[in-house]
Amino acid sequence: MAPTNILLVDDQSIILDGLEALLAQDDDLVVCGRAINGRMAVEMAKALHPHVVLMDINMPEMDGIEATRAIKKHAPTIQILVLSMYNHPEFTHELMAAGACGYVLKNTDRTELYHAIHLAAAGQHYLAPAVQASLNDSRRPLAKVRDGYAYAALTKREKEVVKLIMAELTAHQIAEKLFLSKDTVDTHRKNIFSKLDIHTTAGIVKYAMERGWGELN
Amino acid sequence: MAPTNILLVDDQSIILDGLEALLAQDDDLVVCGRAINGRMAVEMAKALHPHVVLMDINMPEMDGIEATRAIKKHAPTIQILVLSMYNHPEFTHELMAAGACGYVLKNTDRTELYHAIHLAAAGQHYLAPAVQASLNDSRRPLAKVRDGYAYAALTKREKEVVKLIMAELTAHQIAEKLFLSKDTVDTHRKNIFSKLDIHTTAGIVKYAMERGWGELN
DNA sequence: TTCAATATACCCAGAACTGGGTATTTCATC
DNA sequence: GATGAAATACCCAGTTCTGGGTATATTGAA
Repeated sequence: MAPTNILLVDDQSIILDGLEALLAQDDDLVVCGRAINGRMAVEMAKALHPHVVLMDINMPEMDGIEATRAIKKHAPTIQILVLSMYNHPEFTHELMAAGACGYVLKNTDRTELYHAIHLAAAGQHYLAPAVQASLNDSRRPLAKVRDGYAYAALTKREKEVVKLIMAELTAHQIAEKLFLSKDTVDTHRKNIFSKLDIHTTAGIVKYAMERGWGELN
Repeated sequence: MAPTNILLVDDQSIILDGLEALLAQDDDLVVCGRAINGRMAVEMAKALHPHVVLMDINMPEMDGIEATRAIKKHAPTIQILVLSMYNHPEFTHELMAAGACGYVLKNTDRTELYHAIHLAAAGQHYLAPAVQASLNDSRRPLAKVRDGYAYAALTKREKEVVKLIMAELTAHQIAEKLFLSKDTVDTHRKNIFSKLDIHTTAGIVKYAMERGWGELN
């Protein structure tokens, strides 16, 4: 049988090195490319057409959720398996809607990863047991689905505001920085709350940090 | 020459698997143990007496900084090399004060990691170039040094408050949960601000997320 | 060329946070 | 037993956030 070509996506290159060494131990798997952010992942997926993309969520420069959407839009046959440290029902929900075929946690062992990759290559779905469990536990409606995918799609402007909130600026300071009225910044903040179904600054920062918006972007 | 025994510490076991596969490619290095949080790292360091501990910072159940302090206290000859995704001068400063012998970033390549481990085994110090650079760039006084080590040592109660702030509770709700007066919670919050030299909720949440306090603890 | 989404801006009011103090009790340690 | 850190609690005042509205101009896509 022909080996499975895999594109690795993670912003930490030592992780890429580790995964590559790990996957090299399975003869059916070949790493055909590595990307260090979402934007690069989309480009490389188009160019290389791998069978499977092993995708991290937490990345600057376009996170894994956006990248999944973009890749699936241009090449629906590429299977995307998500490898993330966070087990949040919102992530799972949003990623499945974006077209990912599986979700594995980083605190899993190697055998489960091999298993999930092989299923992905065969076009089958796989959710880690813990992921499945928290999905079932979440009683509350998770998302206000719009179009094909779930809520979280913040607009460009809203993301800018999020980043400045994380930089510890007040609404007034953000307004000055973006040449806006303080009221407009407040409106953006309220829309962010509403979209993400959170109600405090702490929630916004957690949301952003979990998606890797902590550094640049 | 006898091989170097290494204890790997990271809360994500797929990372441990990857690092182990990576280090196996260097004949001089032997992974003698794996720990998935700070507490376990301290115990295993005492039991195994590795030459080098390769330590992540971001972990629940005692973060890497505290674990470094604890290991160095009980076994000063064990060399501790930190492998972190964040390049913050405060981390570097605090870790060096805690007795770590080096600091490598996760977005480095494998050769630098090998190099740093060998230096660590020889008892020499190593800072990644980027780490060194941001250390130099930081003009502001970084830490209010007390005792041997830098500022950040929050007390037990203060950490509890931080976690509840991250859970999106208000001061009032935190007070109820901990059976305290709202004023006491405010006092704790002010002391946290002062110790960490930050001034907003966003800053607290970022601080905590970067140390891996996001999940349990 | 519509139509919906985005971005902009304003009003109001109550809740919560932020920063400046002071003070007492408890507890471990020297 | 003295000392200092930790934890508790209070005062005050100003700022900021949070939640409830409404409204208009711009933009991009169907």
